[in-house]
Amino acid sequence: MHPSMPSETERTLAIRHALVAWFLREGKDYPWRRTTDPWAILVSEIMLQQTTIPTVLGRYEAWLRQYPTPAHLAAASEEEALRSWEGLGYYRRVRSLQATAKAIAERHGGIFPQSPDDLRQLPGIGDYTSGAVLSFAYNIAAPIVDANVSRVQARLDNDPTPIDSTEGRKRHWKRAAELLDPDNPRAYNSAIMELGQTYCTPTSPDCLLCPCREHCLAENPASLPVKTPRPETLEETHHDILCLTGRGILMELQTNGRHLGMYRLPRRTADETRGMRKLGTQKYGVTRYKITRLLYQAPPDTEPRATETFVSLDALPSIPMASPDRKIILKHLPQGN
DNA sequence: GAGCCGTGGTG
DNA sequence: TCACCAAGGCT
Repeated sequence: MHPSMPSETERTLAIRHALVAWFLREGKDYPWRRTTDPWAILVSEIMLQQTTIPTVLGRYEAWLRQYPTPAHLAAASEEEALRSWEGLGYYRRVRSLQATAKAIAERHGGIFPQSPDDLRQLPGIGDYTSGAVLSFAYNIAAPIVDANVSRVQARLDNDPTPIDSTEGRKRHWKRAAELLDPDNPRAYNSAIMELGQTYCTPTSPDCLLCPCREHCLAENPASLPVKTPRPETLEETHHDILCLTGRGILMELQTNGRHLGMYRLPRRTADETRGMRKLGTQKYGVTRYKITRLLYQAPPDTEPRATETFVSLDALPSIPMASPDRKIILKHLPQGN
């Protein structure tokens, strides 16, 4: 081998060292980095799934005060748990988290699992979250791959394999395991993710300041990672009613699938809202849907349908519903109750 | 294995 | 304004 050309092993060690040294010097201070309590770590990881750090920072500590141990969440009603998650989205996360809390309380005797197999058995904990809990809580040498890790690795190695393909996932988990610092998995995993949030960002990487710039093979960093295109967004229009009476506000309690146990404004066909006064328009996005909601004032003598019920204004703050519903209701309630 | 799930910030 | 993106997991 040419003496000036580092071997692949040397390069791997150099990247590892550069990341850890940088992180120990400049790593940010987050609440979940001040604890090794596996429950506190798990909660942060579930909240951070597909959710930005600022959003989680605004909710994490208060939520943890409400549910400081798995037993606390296990003892809560599902309605209360859903309500506590409102605004964070992906509500299946909190259902799974509560199921996990119950499993820990009941099957593990309240002792937090410490093996990959036990963790992966728990609902809502996949390969990423399992590795995160093992490394951040216990400092166990478990690799993690998230959007940051795959982006950073794709650039470091100038790897054009689509990161969301089967082949790409396989490569990135293998690479993450190679790069992981066995002597300090906690710092290493934190480091590579933080690099992805600070310098090695999706659209405009700041390569001049990057601690790995000497080791990076990316020819055109901003063009990586390659990923398969997103599905096309679809537009929908909903016709919902606001029916406010002395008995409260009419709400539909959803009885199916993902939204089971959550409330929403009653929905009608365009035809059924004909003649009602239009109160306003709301636009919001839900995953791949772009929704336009037209809100109508329904007469007080509106007959509740099977899954519809009047909710008193006193009870309104404690029932779970999606953010857009909460917002538009508050906007149209007398003096924003 | 592709499609699905919520929301808020950002360029 | 709007498309894109985020510490993924489940079916």
